[in-house]
Amino acid sequence: MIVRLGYVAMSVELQHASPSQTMTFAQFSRLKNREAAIRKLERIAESNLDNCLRLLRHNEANEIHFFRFSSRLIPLANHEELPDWNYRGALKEPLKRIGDYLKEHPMRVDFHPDHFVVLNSMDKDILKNSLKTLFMHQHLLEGMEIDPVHRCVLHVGGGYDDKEKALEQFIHNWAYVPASIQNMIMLENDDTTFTVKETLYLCEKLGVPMVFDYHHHLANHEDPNWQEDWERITATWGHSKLPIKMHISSPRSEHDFRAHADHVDPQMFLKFLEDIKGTVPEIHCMIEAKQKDGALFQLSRDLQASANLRKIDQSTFEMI
DNA sequence: GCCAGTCAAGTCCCG
DNA sequence: CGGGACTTGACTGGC
Repeated sequence: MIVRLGYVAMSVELQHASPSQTMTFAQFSRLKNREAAIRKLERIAESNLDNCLRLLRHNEANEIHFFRFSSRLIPLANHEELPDWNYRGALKEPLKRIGDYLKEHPMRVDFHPDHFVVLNSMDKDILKNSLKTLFMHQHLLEGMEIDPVHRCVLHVGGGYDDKEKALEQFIHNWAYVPASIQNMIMLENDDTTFTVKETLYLCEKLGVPMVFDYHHHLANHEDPNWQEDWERITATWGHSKLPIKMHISSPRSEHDFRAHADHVDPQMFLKFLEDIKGTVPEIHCMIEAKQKDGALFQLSRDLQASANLRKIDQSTFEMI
């Protein structure tokens, strides 16, 4: 089984390479010259994209072939006061530079729009803004000339005091989501509201791949046993060109269980790999840890050491 | 040059 | 129903 590790958005090793520099709307409004303010936004966005490319080079140099882009690459991209800002045109070149690099150095990349994207809202404006944010993600992928299918991980959304109703509202709203956006989406179980089983219900019904978050499952489940649902989870990837992916992280502490720890507990991860051994030929694991790529490097070292220590046949997994 | 406070968003909790 | 916590990284302002 091939196990590929990835990390999120920024590096603890590569200095001064933030892909998430920003300008708030309050700052933007304070600038008297609107044209100049927009140019400043474009400079920030271009710097974010260039830093993104530096991160991809850093990944390549370190044999990391799985990466989540920041969702804050373009500040105020979908702000309602800036409908006239053609950021796609202005950022065409830096986006293409990323696309060109990825053609030379293939690497799985995707997005995880933040939790303000809520597709099961009953509020039309919230749904509209959510779609606007997803369109921005689609435009970024297109600008990078990346096939946009299965590139955005989302949570199901709000529970609204009635989870069954909230799940049905998701299905209702799904009909208003353009097919191009639908195709981008993967759904993930979350740590407070929608469990693996509930997320699977939607994924199976709507033909959406499910991203299993092991840590969220530990924090939020009706049944702690995830193994019985594993086959259903892998099946949601049956029609995808991409291998199954999941999220992996460790609790910061017993007291602060839902928060991400600096690193990933290698024993937990090793046990997980043993549990799924033989069920899939390849799995991509996104490490969500405070130490970002630092946690990836450490986990990779720990796994190699443990594998030797515990005399696990190296052919059972191979780090790519 | 550091530390505390602020900024964005939507949901959820509390009173 | 209104205000604050939650979350995240970046940025601002005070010293």
